[in-house]
Amino acid sequence: MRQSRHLGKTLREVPKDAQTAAHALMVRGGYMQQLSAGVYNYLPLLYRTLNKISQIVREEMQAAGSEELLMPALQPRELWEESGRWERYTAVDGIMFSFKDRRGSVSCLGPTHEEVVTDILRREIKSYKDLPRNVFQIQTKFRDEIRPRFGLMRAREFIMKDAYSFDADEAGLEVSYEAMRQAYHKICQRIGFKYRAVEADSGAIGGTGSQEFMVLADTGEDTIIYCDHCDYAANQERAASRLAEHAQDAEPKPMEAVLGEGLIGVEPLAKFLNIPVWKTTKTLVFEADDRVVAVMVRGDCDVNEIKVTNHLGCKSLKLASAAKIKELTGAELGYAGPIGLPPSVRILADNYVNGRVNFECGANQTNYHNINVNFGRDLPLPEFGEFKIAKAGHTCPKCQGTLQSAMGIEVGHIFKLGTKYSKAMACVYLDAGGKSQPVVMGCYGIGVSRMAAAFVEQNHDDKGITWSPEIAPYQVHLVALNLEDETVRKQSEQLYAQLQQEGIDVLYDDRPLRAGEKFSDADLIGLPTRITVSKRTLEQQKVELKRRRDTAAELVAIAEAGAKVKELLGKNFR
RNA sequence: CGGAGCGUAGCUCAGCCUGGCUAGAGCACUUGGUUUGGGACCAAGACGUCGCAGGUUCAAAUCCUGUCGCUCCGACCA
Repeated sequence: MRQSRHLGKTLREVPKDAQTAAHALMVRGGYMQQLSAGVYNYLPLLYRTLNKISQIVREEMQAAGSEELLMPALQPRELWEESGRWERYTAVDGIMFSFKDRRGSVSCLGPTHEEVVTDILRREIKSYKDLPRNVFQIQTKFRDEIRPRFGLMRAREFIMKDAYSFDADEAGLEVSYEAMRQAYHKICQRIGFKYRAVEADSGAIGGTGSQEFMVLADTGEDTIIYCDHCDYAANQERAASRLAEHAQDAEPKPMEAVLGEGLIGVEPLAKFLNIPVWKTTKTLVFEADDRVVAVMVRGDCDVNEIKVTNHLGCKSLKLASAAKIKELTGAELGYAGPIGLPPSVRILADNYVNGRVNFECGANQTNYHNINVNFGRDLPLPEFGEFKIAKAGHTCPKCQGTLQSAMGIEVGHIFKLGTKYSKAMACVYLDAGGKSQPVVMGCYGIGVSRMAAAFVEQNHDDKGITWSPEIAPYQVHLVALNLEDETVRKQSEQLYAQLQQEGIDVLYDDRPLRAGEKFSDADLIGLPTRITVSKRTLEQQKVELKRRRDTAAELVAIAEAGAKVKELLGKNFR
């Protein structure tokens, strides 16, 4: 492509609404423009990259036995009611766009396609002989994000690849899931991500097991917990951990309520009471759907709301308001405890709350804290479970290693759905014994547009983007200087044609600008290699070849330029 | 959902508090000239319903009300 005809000018100024490096660079480089909050125009450069990512995804999905199709973005309400997700997606979480058409029927713009694909397959599948099936699509999805941010990272309209597998039984699902998992690793590797696959919570989609593919970046919105010793890695939402055990008092002491005025927070409280922080207890009061739940964790821990939500099986979970807490406990915020709560309040406690002798907890009376509390004597045993947030420094749940944390961008997510949708929507088949069985499903998503943003986040320097050849919009930036010189122009044009003939994607900067501007634009756009043609290089019958990620350049003969480029792109580029 | 901020040229912003005459700067753009391997210089020029609507006033970019749009912060404290 000739840059003189290229749509997508570079900007010198950083757009004011760009919060991350990737967002700023993609806007400055002429890759995208914002149309409205969380909605973007994908300009030619970005569209090329999106297509390259899509193509890699497509190839690996097909190699893994998945078949491509395309489903509608516009979906009828009825299907979502059938699966039971309509209310949650529209009213409870409100993340789905929905509207009434002129005939009065209600439609939505799909954030995902489990319902539609299940509907397709239930018409298709009659017998175990019709299984397994695996289909995917690359399509625009919609999410009514309350707060879109970071450009393509959290947009309201975005491009996604989603695949769905259909098997006769769990064993079949395992095979399908594993094939997809391998395909996802290949995709991440081909694109050139520094990433990590982690155990994940399956959230609103539902199901029994899932993994996320996380691109490591400080601007990521997810926290990853991983072991420094074994291969354990999980999203913090899901991660388990073990805590160091402490020596306990030999004898229980009498419980007493201690006046500790204005002591909010466990650190000052522990100091005031002269006890270690691990002896304190945080009791958080939540409203779970229409019930009230108190959750206890050790003072040096925090509550993992996802774990609590999953344990309760509730639709929504939120911290109770100060007023509600006062009504329930009789105390101001900060003094809630498990003793003396109304019987309607269900009490959960993290496993590590147990096993302590003479611990502290709130007294349900403003400014008072109970000390020397002991289960069994002062209160009945609550419902125990894993309810704390795993953090760096905790012990690995699988080995003796220490957990670490890192920030990540979720670019892929694979789920074992099981029979949640097939049962709800009667997607069934007859097995060999003539018995009706629900199909066992899996679903597998990749954020294509988010991958582009994540890649830039992970691959840039102070001058611009540093694409890998796999997904760069073009492979070579052919920069012609001194275009007023007839020889330079002629040679550049020839080289442009020659490179294209050799099958290389070329962006040809044929604009009559000064060298500085052209080099700066080239660095900003960030194509993996740059060829400079100028009077100076042509004096030696050569052109200059440089990799974007290197500082050094070399002079190569014009005829060999294409071969040299291929050589550079081909090996150890990263 | 709660809190905050912004909206003036294509972009980044000044002007607003303390109302006043043709509304400004830098970058980008057009023309001419000089320059020409890391965002040059000189000269001349084009570009605005000051988000929108209403109000106050002799007078509104500026004050008030409403509205739309965009952005940020918080969603974690017992």
